[in-house]
Amino acid sequence: MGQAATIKDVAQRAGCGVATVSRVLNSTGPASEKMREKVFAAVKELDFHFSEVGRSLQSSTTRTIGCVVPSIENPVYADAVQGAQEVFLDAGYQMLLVCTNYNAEMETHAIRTLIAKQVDGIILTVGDVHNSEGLNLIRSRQIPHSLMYNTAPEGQISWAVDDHAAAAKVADVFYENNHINTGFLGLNFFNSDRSRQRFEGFSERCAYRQMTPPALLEVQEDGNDFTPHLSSFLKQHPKITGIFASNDYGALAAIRSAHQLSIDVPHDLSIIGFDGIKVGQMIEPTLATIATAPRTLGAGASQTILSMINGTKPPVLPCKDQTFSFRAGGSLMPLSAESKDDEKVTAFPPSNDPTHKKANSKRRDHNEI
Amino acid sequence: MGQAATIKDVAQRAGCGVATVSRVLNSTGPASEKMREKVFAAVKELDFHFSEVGRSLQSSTTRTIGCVVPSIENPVYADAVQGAQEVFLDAGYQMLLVCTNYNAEMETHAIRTLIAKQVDGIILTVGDVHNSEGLNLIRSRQIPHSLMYNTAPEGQISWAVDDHAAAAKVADVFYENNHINTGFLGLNFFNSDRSRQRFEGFSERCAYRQMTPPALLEVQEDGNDFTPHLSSFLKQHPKITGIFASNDYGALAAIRSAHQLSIDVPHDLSIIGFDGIKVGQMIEPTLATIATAPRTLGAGASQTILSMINGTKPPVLPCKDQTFSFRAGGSLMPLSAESKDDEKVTAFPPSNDPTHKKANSKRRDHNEI
DNA sequence: GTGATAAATGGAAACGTTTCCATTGGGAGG
DNA sequence: CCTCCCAATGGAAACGTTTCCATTTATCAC
Repeated sequence: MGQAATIKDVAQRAGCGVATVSRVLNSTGPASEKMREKVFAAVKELDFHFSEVGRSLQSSTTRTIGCVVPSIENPVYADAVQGAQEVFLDAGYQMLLVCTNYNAEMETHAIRTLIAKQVDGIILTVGDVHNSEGLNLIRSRQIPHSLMYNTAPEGQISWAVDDHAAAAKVADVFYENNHINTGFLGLNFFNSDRSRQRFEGFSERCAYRQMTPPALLEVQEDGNDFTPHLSSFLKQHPKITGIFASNDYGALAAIRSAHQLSIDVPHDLSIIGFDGIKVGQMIEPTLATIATAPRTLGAGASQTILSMINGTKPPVLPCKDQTFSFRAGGSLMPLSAESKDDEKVTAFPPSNDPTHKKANSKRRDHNEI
Repeated sequence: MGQAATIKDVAQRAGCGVATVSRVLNSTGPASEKMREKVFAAVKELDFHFSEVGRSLQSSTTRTIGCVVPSIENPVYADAVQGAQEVFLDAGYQMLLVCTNYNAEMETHAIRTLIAKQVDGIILTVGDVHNSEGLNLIRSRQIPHSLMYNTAPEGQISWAVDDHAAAAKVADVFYENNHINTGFLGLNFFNSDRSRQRFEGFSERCAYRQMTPPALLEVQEDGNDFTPHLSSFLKQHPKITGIFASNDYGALAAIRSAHQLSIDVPHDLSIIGFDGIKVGQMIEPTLATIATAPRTLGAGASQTILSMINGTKPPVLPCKDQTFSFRAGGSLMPLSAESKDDEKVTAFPPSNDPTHKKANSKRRDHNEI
């Protein structure tokens, strides 16, 4: 059995025209019972299945959706992608996945190809939402699409976390826990507008709180071990007691690097992450972080696209301030209040590991590093 | 600008036939310089791009690869998928991703659709390699494909970890560290032949070592908190000092559940995982595990497929015994030797966290749980 | 100038569908 | 028995390409 059977083969075998076969198989238009039986018999004998390519050409619809994200090695995107995928699969769509590795060129090229393949919609996270060639292409062709994780400019739809507000919340938390000298760990800082938004929101609130302006440590995702960077960073800014990492992976890496530098988290250094990935709660100390709902975002973006395709009522975007929440964790420890005692959020390790009862040890001595 | 321009529009605008346009744009066949210029001008003016659908129909090639995995929420698959995706992208292919959630029905349906879409190849991890309807379809149609993570039956290509041998290695490690009473934590036990293989390999080596046969604890992935299960399991098997989790996620979950039950890892209970996900090394204690190379597997499977498509020499599969390695970690602690002192692998936490110097505390008292 | 040869070009078929439209056939009503 | 109508059916166009093949045009040697 060489090539797969086509509708013509079925027609021949059933002794009818291709039009009839099409009608029978798609239940569109009339057909005698006799014919129906013969067609179904032929289909079974030949193990016929429609060619989606032929169908697509004729219907100019592919039942395929494009999905462009920076990387699924980051569980946040992985979860979002999987959430999206499930919704699409339920609706009879499959998903073309492209990971851009935070590379703008790949992003553009991938989107171009997706358009050429005539995907019925695209869900994407771009590097810079204000300067994305691919996004412009999509918009100019009016292809149903939804952003994911990018803060939407006016008039654009995006299922995103309010990075700015969330980052501000982190500043608040640091402030309430008496961390005045902070650092910001920016991963892929120049290739991710999320990272920059978070820095901005954090900085602004720090200023508002009259905290020291946060020191910025930029790191490329690929360089795996950034222990030396952290070391020199802390030497350069010896007063820092809290670090806000632009994502949980960075936070975990920071914790590990701190360990390697004999800096204890949280006793010597508090760390807050962003994203709320699962493992953050599985480790000890648990990771204080901004919790987000990747699956929800992915699924929401998908439903938005489906509604555009079908012309149905689109799902409502969640309120900006409900796109995230601060999750307390053991990686953040309140500093003894030098001046005021405040009664606000106390971020205490929700763990019962006895080793953590011995809190408040001596502070890190920066000259020893 | 309603519909996208077609090659006909270009031909008309350039004042030539479609054949000429095709020849010019694909640099196949002769064309006068004058014509070439006119065609390129028309292309630019109309912003023409080939329709891949039309091309696919004519060439019966789609430059698309199918990828079927259980879930990318598990970083192992996420990494493998991303590794595969990069190779394919470099070669000019895009990837249709389907996550089956360990569901055989979805698996079959997804594969059927992929075939209908005429993907040029498929890379997949199936639930049960000996009983996969989808895999049979692929094989009978002779579609270029490669398994991933499934131990290959005779004559089939698979980029996989030698689960059996790796699990045996874990048994060895337990034995060498004087853990004689062990348990096996099986995730998705009935939907994953990997999980079963690992149990088998582990059990056999335990028997060979004359250790107590491992007790089996099956857990479904979806049930997030399995603390109660672990609790009753340990009550039922009070002598267990070591648990082998069928994947790292399970191992991390077990560590957390242990914490919640006031069982200290590794002092009261040693845990070894499987997969070697990144975060395993970021946490404290670090996770003892079987390290694997997901990206390598994914990339390898992709290259195998590409070589099938292009008829080039396929990459050589790694030796069975080089598909994994045991990675020591703090979650495994040697038990004081009751009888013999052996000089073999000592799995000691490669961390310098001072809290871990106080090793060898009292053992867990099972009656208190 | 003529014929031969090669280069350039366009028409049309083919890929696998769906769907419009025309044709066929049968049954009912006169 | 003749019409009329409707159900059933098939032919063919269309979707956007590539490619075979035939035709036109230009070039060159004689």
